[in-house]
Amino acid sequence: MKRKPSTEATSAWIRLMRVQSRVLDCVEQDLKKAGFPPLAWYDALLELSRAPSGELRPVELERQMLIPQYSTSRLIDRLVDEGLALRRECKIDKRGQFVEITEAGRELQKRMWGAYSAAIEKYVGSKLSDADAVKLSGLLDRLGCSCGEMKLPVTSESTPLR
Amino acid sequence: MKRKPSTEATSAWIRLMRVQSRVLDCVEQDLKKAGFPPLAWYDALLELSRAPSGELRPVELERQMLIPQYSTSRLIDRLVDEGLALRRECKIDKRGQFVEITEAGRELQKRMWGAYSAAIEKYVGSKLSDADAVKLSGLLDRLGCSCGEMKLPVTSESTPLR
DNA sequence: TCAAGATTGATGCAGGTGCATCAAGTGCGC
DNA sequence: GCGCACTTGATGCACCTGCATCAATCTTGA
Repeated sequence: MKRKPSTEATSAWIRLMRVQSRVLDCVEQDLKKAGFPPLAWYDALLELSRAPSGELRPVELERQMLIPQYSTSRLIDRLVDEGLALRRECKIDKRGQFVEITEAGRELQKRMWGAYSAAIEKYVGSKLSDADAVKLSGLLDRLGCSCGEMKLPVTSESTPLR
Repeated sequence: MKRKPSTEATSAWIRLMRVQSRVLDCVEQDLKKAGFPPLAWYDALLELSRAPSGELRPVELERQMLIPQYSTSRLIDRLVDEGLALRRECKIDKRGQFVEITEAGRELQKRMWGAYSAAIEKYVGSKLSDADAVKLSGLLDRLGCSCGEMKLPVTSESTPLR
C-alpha cells in the first residue's frame, strides 16, 4: 500500500466532494424550479453561442465541455429535439457534422443566465469575499492541474461566464 | 433579475465544479481499476462499520450519507446481494429494520481504504501542503454552511476517514 | 380508543450514464 | 493506388437515478 494522505488532505477531499455536491444540487434545483433544463444544456448552448458562427463540431463541444463522446452525442440529440440547435452536414469531412445553435437556443441561454447567475450569487458569491473567491480558485486550480488546463472565462460587462 | 455574482465568485464556482468532477473521476477510476466497487459502497460500509454494533437503521445511513431515501434503499439491496451486509428486523419498530455489516463487508471496507487513501494522496495530498489543505477546507466550509454541517472524521493512527 | 397524519422503506417508470462496439470516412505510409 | 490505422459520431445494453407513490406501521390528540 502506498503512502497515506495527511488528515488535512483527507479532510479537504471530503469537503470538496460534499460541498460541491450540495452547492451543485442547490443550483440545479433553483434552475429546475424556474422551469429550466439541466446545467449541461446551458453549458452546451453557451459554447455554441460563443463559437464564431454559432456552430461547432460535436468533437469540439466534447473537448470544451470535458464530457465523453457518447454523452455529447446524446446531449445534441436533446437540444435538436427541442429546437435549440440543429445538425448541419460538414462538407469538408463527411464523417462529421456541425451543430448550430438556433435563435431559440440563444434566447434560452440568455434567459437561463438570469437564473443561473442569481443562483451563483446566492450560493457562492454571497458567502465569500472576492478575495476569498480568488484564494479558493487558486487552491482548486492546484488540484486540477494534472488533469489538463481550464478555460478562463472571458468576461465582459454582461457576458455570461461559464 | 437578481444581483449578479462577481467574476471572482463565478470563477470560483466554475473551478469548484470542474475540479471536483475531475478529481472524483480520477479517484473512482483508480478504485475501479483496482477492482473495487464505487465509492458510495465504501461510504456506506464505513458508516456501518463505525456504528456501535455494526448496524444502522436505513434512515440513519441516509442521514449520514446525505443521499435520498430511495437511493439508500437500493444501495442496501446491492450490499446485501453481495453479502457485504444483511437486513435484520427491527423489533421495536416493525416498519423499520437494521442493516448489519458482515465480516466480508468489514474486510472489503478495509481493503478499499488502501486504494482509496492512496488515491487521495495522489490527487489531493501530493498537490497541496497541509496548510493549504486547511485553507481549502476552511473556504469550502463557508460555502457548505447553509446546507447543514459536516461530520468531522475522527482520526486515529490508521483509522480510515471519510 | 380511534382516526388523521407522520414516518419508514420499497418500487414502477422514465430518463440519464458508462461501456463496448459499430459503420462510415479520412489520411498516412508504402 | 491500396491497405491499415485513426477519427468521428451513433447506439444497444446494463445499470443508476429522480420522481411519484404505495403499504405498513407508529404517534398524536381529542
